[in-house]
Amino acid sequence: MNIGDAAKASGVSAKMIRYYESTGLIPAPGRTGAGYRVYSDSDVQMLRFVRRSRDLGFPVEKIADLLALWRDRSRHSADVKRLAQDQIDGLERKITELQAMKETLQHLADACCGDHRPDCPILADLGKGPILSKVSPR
Amino acid sequence: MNIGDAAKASGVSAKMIRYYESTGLIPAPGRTGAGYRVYSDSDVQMLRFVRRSRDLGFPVEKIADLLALWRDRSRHSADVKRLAQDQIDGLERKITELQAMKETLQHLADACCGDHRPDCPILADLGKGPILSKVSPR
DNA sequence: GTAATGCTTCCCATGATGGTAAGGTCAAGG
DNA sequence: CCTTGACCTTACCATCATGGGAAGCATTAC
Repeated sequence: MNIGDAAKASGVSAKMIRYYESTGLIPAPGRTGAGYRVYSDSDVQMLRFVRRSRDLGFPVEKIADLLALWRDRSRHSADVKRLAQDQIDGLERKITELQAMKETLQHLADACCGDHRPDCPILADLGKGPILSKVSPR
Repeated sequence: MNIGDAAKASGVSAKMIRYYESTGLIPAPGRTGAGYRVYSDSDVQMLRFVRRSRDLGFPVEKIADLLALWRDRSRHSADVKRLAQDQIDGLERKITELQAMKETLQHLADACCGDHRPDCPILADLGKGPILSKVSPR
């Protein structure tokens, strides 16, 4: 099957398939005499694996580790679980960070009457801060 | 004050100050005879504004809008509030997305015993798909 | 007067993705 | 047999915000 079909079947764009190949995430497939990449069903399966991993937010670098474990029949599930837990922790950190941003902004927005007048606690907050007359005077 | 001092005082790196200038987000400051950029206290205040906005997750493009409103004494606070609300909505969308990833992954991790054995529902899920239907399901 | 910072510009890299352009290949239909 | 259109190839360029580094001046400290 050609790259276009593999893309449709896996949900990974042809562009990204070539990119993953170029970075070594996935092995280079066979080629036809004319140079067309040829993919097998198991190649497509691997691409789906990559796609699902991306959907769960794994960076490509980690997916290389996941793929290695996937192919290793003597893997320890503990290793997989650790990768997953690291990812969960990373997601949690990001969520907490975004939540803090959102709450700060929500507070400011709640305090802004939002009418035709120029007075705005949002801008007041963003613009506040010591107008440092001297940090390191020259 | 030179760019290094402005960077320290505002929390924006010298590198980023030059970048913001090059993209037109902030105006080009005056220069000394030797070509050094010279910043005033109000320039630093503006940089702090940018920094705070970035900390709240605003993309630089939106910060240009915020800065314009900040400088416009006849602004309508409703316009500021709308920008803030858009940002809140965007953050909320991202949070929801990350939360969904995290929950899916947590579910899979919970089902993984995480020991020395190779059997792993995480990999099983990532690798599943129509192609695998030929393989004997566990 | 010399050494150590600090400033300048310019280029490169990131991560994952999309876009485009120039050219080769293949299959279907007249 | 030839055209047409869909598909493939490689090779760049762009994103978004940020950091790193080099080469060359300027300023400051001692």
